[in-house]
Amino acid sequence: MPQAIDVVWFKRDLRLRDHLPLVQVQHNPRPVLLLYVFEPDVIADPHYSLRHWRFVYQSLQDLQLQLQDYATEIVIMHADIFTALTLIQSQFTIMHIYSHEEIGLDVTYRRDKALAQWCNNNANIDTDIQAGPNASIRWIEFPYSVVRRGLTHRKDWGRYWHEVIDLPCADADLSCIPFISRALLTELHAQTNTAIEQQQCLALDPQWQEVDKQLQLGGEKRAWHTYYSFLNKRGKNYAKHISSPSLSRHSCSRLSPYIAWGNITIKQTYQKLDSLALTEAYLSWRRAFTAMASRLHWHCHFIQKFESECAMEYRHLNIAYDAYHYESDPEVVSQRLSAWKTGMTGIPIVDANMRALIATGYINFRMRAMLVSVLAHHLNLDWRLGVHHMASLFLDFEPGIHYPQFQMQAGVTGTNTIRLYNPIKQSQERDPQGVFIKRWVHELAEFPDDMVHTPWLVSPMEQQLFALPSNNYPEPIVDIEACASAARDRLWAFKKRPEVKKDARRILNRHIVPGSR
DNA sequence: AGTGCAGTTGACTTT
DNA sequence: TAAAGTCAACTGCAC
Repeated sequence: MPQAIDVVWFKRDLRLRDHLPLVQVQHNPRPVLLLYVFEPDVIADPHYSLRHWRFVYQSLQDLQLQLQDYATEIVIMHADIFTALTLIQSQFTIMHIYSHEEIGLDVTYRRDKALAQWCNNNANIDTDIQAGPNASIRWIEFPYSVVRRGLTHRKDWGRYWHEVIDLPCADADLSCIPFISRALLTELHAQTNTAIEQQQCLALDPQWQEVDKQLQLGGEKRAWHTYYSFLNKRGKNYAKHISSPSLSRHSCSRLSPYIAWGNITIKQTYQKLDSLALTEAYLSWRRAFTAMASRLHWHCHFIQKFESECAMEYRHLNIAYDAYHYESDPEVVSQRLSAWKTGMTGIPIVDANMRALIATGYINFRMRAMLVSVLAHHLNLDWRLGVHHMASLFLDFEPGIHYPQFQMQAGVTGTNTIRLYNPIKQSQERDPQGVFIKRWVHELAEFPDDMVHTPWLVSPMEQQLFALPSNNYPEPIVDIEACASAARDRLWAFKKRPEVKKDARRILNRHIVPGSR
């Protein structure tokens, strides 16, 4: 008779501390199998790219290393979840599956619904006295951070946040978990060999050896290392450098990919900040700490918004914007979109940021907002044409932050003010010496500092005088000022429509925390 | 020393 | 986590 086991299913919670499912299986009556599944449907989703799965792979390596101390390891499969569970069922009898709720994309939401159904249909014939002869697999999910499933309003949400964030972290004593031993997993491994091989390919692909050098590496250990380097040194000028495209790379926490993939939690980072805030050593860090804490707070606010309104993956949060008129000439759309995606718009700060994002998976918040602003406003393209591109580039892609932010910056919520960034002004203010532009737009590397913001204004005389190299850097694909002006008129006029205001009232009632604005 | 004036700063409004 | 415009108060300076 197959041995009865329970499964802890890892998804975007790739850590061993502050992990509710792991606390659940302390002193578990049955052996515990740890599982991660690379799911083809999720991998194929246009929001994701190889860099994400590389990060996951690295995170899993970190967990395997830690689990050596407990003589077990995570079972890693490359299959849809049903195939994976069926394979496990061929050797064991699964009684419970424990996991975190995933505030995710449609692709994982559909998977979750199908899995719930599957669990109900897969009655365990083999007896477990307590569960009874017809027990189905029970799938038990634990809440993600401070986010609440099925919330329809935000009354008391602010208080709830503070209550939950101050609760002790869910740190299991791993030595109290009856992990399945490696020996028992051998047979299972034999059957999943092909999966492992596919894993290896992912890991060893030579193109990624090169790319990895510019991307942050995944793993719980890396997460804490990154946080400590922020707290020990890098974060001193957090508030001051946060908007600079170059300095933010050093002075910001850089925890975002670790938080997104669950190597570290908001609660862990917030509590650490809290415990240090009043200590002698950090007296001069008050501004940095306040700014950081406020961002950790906003994190859950946005994810909660997405949880309560997940249709925003496909449509405007404010339904009235379905009638908004974007550029519709297919030639123009395709030309503009391709220039934006590849960092060839001819606007240096825009191209520098897109190229940096492609190469490193990271740019700071303000520059992300600016890229969306240029896409949606100056280029007048439907935000949905760019939303997958940026998701696939952000190493820290988090659905619950990406969509609310993207729509807000695209100005289609009707509740926020219209943020129409002037890329030239941003360039001059945030990258005054052109350090960032020269780093990423090599065509302008030899230009005098003050000319890199608007290279098209350099006259032939100056070009000759300064012996500037002739190069292939494009002229701006649009007239920036004229497009901004047109966008301003278009956006403000549309926002005044009664149907926009009507849906804006609905959105405010549903998503705004009383007293937060 | 007080006045006129160009230029700056900051609060506030509009888009 | 916007930008531009408006306006009043202020500043520095020449006369």
